[in-house]
Amino acid sequence: MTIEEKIKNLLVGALSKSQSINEKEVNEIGLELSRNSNNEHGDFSSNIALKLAGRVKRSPLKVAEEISGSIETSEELDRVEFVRPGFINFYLSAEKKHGVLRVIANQGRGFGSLCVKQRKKILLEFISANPTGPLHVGHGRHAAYGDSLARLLKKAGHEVFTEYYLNDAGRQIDILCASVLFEVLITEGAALKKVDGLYKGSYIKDIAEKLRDQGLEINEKLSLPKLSGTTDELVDALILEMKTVVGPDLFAAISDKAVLQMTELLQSDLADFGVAQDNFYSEKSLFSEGRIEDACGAIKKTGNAYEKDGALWLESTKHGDDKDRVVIREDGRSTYFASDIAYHQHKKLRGFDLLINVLGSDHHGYVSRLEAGLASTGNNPSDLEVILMQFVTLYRGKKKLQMSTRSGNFVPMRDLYSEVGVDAARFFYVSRSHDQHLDFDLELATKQNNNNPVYYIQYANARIKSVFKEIKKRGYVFDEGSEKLNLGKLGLPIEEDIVSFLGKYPETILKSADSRSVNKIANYLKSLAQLFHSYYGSTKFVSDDEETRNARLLLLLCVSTIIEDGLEILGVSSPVKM
RNA sequence: GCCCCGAUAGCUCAGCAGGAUAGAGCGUCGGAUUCCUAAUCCGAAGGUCAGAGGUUCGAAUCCUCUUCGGGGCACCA
Repeated sequence: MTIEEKIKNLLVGALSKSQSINEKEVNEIGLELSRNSNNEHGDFSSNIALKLAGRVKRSPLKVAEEISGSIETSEELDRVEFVRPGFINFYLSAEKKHGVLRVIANQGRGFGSLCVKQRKKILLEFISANPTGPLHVGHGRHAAYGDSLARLLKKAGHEVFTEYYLNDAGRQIDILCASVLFEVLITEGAALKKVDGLYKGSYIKDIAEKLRDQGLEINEKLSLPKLSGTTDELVDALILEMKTVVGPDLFAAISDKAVLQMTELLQSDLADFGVAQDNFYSEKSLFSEGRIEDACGAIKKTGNAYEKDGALWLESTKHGDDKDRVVIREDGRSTYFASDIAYHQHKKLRGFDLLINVLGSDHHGYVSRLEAGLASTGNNPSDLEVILMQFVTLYRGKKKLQMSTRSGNFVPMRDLYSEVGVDAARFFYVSRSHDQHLDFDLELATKQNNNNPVYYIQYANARIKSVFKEIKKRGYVFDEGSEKLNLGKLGLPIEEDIVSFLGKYPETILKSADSRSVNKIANYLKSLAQLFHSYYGSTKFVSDDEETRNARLLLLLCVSTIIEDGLEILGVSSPVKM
């Protein structure tokens, strides 16, 4: 039984003794017990008297007095108080309160793990950016958040599998291939006018160069026809022309190579950022493995599809969408939506309980469609949870930088973390709530180097490591496992604060995981570091008195354990020396 | 028009399954190093929690409306 449960039981016992309060009312209100972070109001407090006052038509303070008077004494509790306006505060005994330190020392990094009530098998999909350019700073936020969320959910006790959906089929890939081919032709001396709408950027040149190194040559004289129309029409005409000139087979082969190289680029950008998804799921494989047909079959079978104007439509309005959507076009080609239906159907087929998709906030209109797709293949749409990530606006000083993959005018995430460092970048990305816009000022992030909260937290841990080094140097022996440690020596207010704050770690993990709010971990660590630095400034740890020294060392050890564990969730390192 | 986010100190933001005196960093001002790492600490100043209603013993937190800002509404991906 946890101490919370124990106190709740004591409360229930006290309530049952009262004549004026009946059980039914208590059940209606619900019995809450909150843990206090400052010891001003005790370790736990209950608002039950405040809630009951109206119902029993007596003043909250009187009710609190009656209840607290009937609470049985217990060895875990030092005392119980009732206080204006009607709170009942519980003060734990010193031994009970400090006991959490022994628990942390015993469990180590396992402290706070597996706290979730219902363990789920989760497929977490994030980033899934088109392989048509390097990942930019917006994707960086998805990467940092998604990866940390995976770690957090695992810590909380879920089974998590992470995935990147690779759009390696379709028009965007044709454009990628055309862009590369265009570059090859230019290099071979073809006099071609610039075409808007093609991908630019050095990575296109890199791929072109690599293809030439591999022996690609285009000997056919290519004179592109005079093209007119919108940018899109122009690009489509160009793609068609290229397919004709080099032949569809070679075009496809070049496409595959371009995609392969782009994928390697994405993976290395991510790997160096400490992110490695368990799987890259190929959209193309949906076609080769017949999953598109399967999905179409499924939506027909469930009676959610119909034909109109030669196209196959999903009746997604039946499941909350604004309008019905095309799955198979008039010309027989499937839409992107068709791929998504098939992909999500396959996610469920692979046996996952919960599908979490981290999407950009601009995709919010797509959510109801995805749910409709899931429902139409005979799955439960509530198995899908979409997390919408708000945008990153990038600044260099006061100057706002536009981001567009097509124009090539974007800042790659690699540039960002090369500039400010992986630790700082990852921490900065996840320290804001995902549903909040993030202004990322490159100048500030670089300049902030020394003021960045991540260093503040790392420094706290490095200081602790240093204390232990000093202990060793002076020849003291500290045995963390010793049950003989006298924790009663921890009596300073700051020590009490730290101990109770450490005790909140498991519930922080749980709350943070349940609400998918990785930023809560960042905030917790900041507060913990703050408490520690304050402690450090006011207290000497390497004390001559052995009992005091060892008690404090145990406290430091616990702080270090939690900091290291929390930082790892965020994908941030814990240097022992700074 | 419809939909999704947001508005808290000069700036950047925490706090939001309602709770006791609304917090931090930066910036400003003033202090701390014979002592375990000064990437640190201690103190001061700084607030109509966008506005208006509502629910409640109690609202920054929940509900409604208003204002202002960001984003989205394809047989594109």
